Amino acid sequence: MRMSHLFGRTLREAPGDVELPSHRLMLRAALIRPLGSGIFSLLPLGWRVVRKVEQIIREEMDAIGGQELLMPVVHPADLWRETGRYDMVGPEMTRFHDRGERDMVLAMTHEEVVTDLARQEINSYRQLPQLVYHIQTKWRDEPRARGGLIRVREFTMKDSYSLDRDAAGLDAQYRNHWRAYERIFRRCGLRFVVVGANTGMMGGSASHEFMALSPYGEDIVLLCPTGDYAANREVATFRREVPGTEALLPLEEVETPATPTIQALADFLEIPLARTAKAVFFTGDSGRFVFAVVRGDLDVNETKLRKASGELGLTPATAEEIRAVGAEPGYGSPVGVQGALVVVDESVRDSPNLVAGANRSGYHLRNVNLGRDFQADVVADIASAEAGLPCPVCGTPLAAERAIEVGNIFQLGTRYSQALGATFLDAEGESHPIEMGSYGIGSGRVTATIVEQHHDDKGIAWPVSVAPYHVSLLSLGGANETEPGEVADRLYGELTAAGIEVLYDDRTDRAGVKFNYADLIGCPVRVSVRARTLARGEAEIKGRTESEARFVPLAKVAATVRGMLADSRSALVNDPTIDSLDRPAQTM
RNA sequence: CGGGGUGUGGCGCAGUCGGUAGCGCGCGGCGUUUGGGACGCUGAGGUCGGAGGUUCGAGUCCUCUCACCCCGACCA
Repeated sequence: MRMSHLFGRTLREAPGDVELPSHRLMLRAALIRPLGSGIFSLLPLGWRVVRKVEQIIREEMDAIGGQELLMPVVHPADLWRETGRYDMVGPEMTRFHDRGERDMVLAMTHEEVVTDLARQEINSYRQLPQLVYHIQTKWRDEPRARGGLIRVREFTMKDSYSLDRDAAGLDAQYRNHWRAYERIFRRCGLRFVVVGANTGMMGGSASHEFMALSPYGEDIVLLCPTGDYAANREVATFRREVPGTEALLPLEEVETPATPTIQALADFLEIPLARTAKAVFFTGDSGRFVFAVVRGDLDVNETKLRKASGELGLTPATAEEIRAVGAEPGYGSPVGVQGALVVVDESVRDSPNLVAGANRSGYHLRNVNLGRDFQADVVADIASAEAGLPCPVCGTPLAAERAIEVGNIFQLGTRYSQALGATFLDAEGESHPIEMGSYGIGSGRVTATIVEQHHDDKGIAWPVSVAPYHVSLLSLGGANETEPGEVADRLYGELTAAGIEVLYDDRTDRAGVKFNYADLIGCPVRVSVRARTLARGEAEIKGRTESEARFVPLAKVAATVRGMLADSRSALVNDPTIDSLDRPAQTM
């Protein structure tokens, strides 16, 4: 590609209001352009990268037996009503109707459609297992798009769906995807970990996320430094101390002026946070008041609380709502509350004689004990795992890292096949629902994440596997020097003929300008042609991440470039710093 | 949905007390230059996000509104 003809201008300066490195660099390097919030066009350079990412995905999906197909982006609402998700999913799903007033939706995902296909196409156990996938547009009207391609509303996702006779078959396909995803992300040059995850609205049992570590990640993962535990903070657990055995002391009210926070209370009474109970109040989507209690040194994890309370959504309660159940903001405790669902963390059950609120401003109760002084509707793990808490497996203090979710895998089980009647007959002639799994990778997010992990202050440094072009070819020299241009033209033809993808900067700019744009766009290899080295019959070759250039005879340029590309390609798949293959699976 | 911020030429920005809209980069032309974002001359390009209002007069003041960015909530 000659840069003089490239569609899309590279920018010296990015728009002032973008924050993420990948967002800024992808705008500057003419990879993407915004159309609206969370809606982007991919310019030719960006589209080349995304297509390469998608090709890697295709190859690895095909390698585990995947068959590519294509499902529609517009679905009849009735199909979503059959699984109950039409009413479950909120405004992130866009609903509309066609000219015949039929309710329609824009696809956020394709479990419904693939299960509908399965019930039509699959009748017999002889047709199973199956694995189908497509790479297609999704629309999710996110409450807040952010960070360029990291979180968008319209995006392209590879989603695959496994269909099996039984749980063992599903398990095998799940493991296959795990391995395939590891290979995909390695080939894309991503550093990542696999963590146990929340199944959320997908339903089903097991779920894992592939998390690329990045300071700009939206998620937080908890990792044990020994490598024996990794989980999304939404579901992460930690080792609990053994329950205390001290005798229960009598309940006693104590005046504690101006202690509306746990810290103020602990300071006032000169006790550790762990000797207090913290009450947190929510109103559930069902309208029920949810009264959560954790020990004072811990925090409530809303995802866990949603699960424990059975509420789909939780909103912090207002002061009026809190008083309506008999509690007092800042001095609340479950002792004596009415009309609330009381959810108690295991830490409170296992810690006797805690200090809790008296539900009266300025007063607390000493020696509050579950069972004697108040009852729990649910006792569960609702505490948030944080850095420093002990690993649930080995007790080593956990570390917390920010990460970007680049892929996820779900064991759906029969949630969709039962709802839609996708069944098959076994060898005995008995009918069973198909065991299903679903597996997703966002190709645009992967691309942006690669930029997050592969850039420096000058620009992007693409891994060779996904670079828009392998080589930046620069012809340097004045208008009165015709030789560099002629030699570069010839090299362009030679390299291209050798199967090397060349982005040829044939413009008339000065050397500095071309160097800077080459660094910004980030092709793995740079080849420069200029009069002075031409006099020796040489061209200059430099890797994007190398500090020193080398000079090679013109006749050996293609071979040298080819060698450099092959080296970086094998380094990608064999990079020992990318370890996840040996990290044991963490189920929830 | 809550909080904060920004909307002025393609990009980055300035515009004071309300008085005929500017700078840098980029873009076109001519010339000189040519290894880390050159220089001179010359030109094109803006109903100042939109609507309404105040005023003799609004980029500037007031009201409403839209869009985008950031934080939070939310999220597969």
